[in-house]
Amino acid sequence: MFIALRYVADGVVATELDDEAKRPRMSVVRPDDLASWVAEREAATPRWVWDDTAHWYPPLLAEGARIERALDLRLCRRILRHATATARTALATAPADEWDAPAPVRGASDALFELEPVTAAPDPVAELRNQRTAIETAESPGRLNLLLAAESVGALAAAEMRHAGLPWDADRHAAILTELLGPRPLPGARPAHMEAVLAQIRALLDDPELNPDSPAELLRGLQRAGLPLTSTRSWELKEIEHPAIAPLLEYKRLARLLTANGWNWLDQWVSEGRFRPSYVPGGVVTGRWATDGGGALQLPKQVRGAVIADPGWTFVVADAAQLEPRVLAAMSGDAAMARAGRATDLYQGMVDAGAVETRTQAKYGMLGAIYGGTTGESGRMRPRIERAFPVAMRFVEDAARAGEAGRVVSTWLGRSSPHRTAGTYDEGTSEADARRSRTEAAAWGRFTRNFVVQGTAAEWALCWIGALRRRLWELGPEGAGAAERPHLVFFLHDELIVHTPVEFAPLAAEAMRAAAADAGRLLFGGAPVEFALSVSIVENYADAR
DNA sequence: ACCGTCGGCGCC
DNA sequence: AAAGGGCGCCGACGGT
Repeated sequence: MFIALRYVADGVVATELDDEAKRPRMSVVRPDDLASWVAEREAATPRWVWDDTAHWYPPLLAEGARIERALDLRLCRRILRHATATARTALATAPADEWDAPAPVRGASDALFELEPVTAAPDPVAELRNQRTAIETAESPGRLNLLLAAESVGALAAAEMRHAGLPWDADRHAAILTELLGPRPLPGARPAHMEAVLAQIRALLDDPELNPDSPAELLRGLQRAGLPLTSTRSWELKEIEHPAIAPLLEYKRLARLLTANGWNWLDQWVSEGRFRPSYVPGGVVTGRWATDGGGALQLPKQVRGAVIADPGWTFVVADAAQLEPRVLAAMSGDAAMARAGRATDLYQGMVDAGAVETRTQAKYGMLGAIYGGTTGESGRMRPRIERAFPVAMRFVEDAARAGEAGRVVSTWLGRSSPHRTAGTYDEGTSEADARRSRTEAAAWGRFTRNFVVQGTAAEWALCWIGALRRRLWELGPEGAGAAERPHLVFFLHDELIVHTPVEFAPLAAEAMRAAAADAGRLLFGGAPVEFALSVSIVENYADAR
């Protein structure tokens, strides 16, 4: 059963539909009654259908209405519009309409429903039917349906995680800052430890006015001191022997902490003991999530010590070990690679299989194969990786060749890559332009090579989240509200954090592993690939792993 | 004062 | 011959 929600002038129209999206039964619900109405209908676990989870779900959560299944029509539309599998359908070939536009900004998302739209909201029932028609005529409707369900459940989880918040000890964070940077300075001033390091740098470079915050000026200052540099990137600095380099690298480290996760960040993003980032499901072309403020997906290790569980609670932190190589093994059907992954550590498994000598070689070689790297260690390992895992390597090579030729590639479940925008250079004009044209094609090939793996890994992660949130909900305690149950609080591409009452931690850890196995089965059926997790139960995120 | 781009670096 | 994928965010900078 589906229930589609849509705003009208004086309420919400809820349309119940059967599994074929037929036999509509409409009712009008007052916005104030919506949460209790949804909670009551949720007993039948319908699939709620709406235009934008980030708009509909937070107010429901605020009222204590948790739902199990949804379809986010806007997210689904974006996938179906670009998917090769639905390219010839009416949905994909029609001119752009309001469903293709970004979701309108509609007031503070955590506020209760405000009466809506000046213009009528688009009809979700019509869009649902259009989408279903497109999927039915696609080559592999099962996979697309799974993708749309996974994308939508991700949006539910994103809203739930923002609602719950990541426990964050602001005092502990401030203490970390004070220890590394010195006391909080006045606005615009440098913290004491940065000033001290800067004084050293200026003295060692004999440049008393040097402003290291300006890359251009810093580069000139370093060159004036005779250092052979073309940029001020830290990896380039590390290649050079000079007494000013060590303090300069330290300055950059501190400056980064200050600007990205310093006191201003703390003021802006942490309140009442919670960090509430705003996730953007599907925000990355590959299907990974993005964030929209708060930088949750770049949370540096330096400040993870501030992530402390509530009293009587703890964290279960799980990280999918070598997710992308495992996904590649499964989607390419490379049995040798799957065997290497049977060891908990896939890279160690590669060593044990005799493909390479050391774990480091395995890691760099594998990542190079997925990213298209050819230099350094990954380039040196390439022939061995190709010999050991020819099936997997042919798979990513095919994706690269497709991209170079301007073709679209797709993930396992059918999310397709964007079309390559016309090359800047015309290979017919000159030798130099021809070379630049080949460089551009090669760069796009690296993108498509990575797209199929990163995108499929993102699909696995969505399935993992979906399976986990269902399993966690079933853990109980019976009849408890969402705030008393084990629940997801953080997601980082291949890592999840559950905040749980201490007594549920072992069960939550087991649910993590079971959900990872669910995700593998959902995507790849009986493929002999194991998705190993490293799981730790810790009160402080910094202690994970 | 505001806006878009760039250099640099954090995460995966 | 050479070739590392995806992001977000900050301050600086150069333009209007």
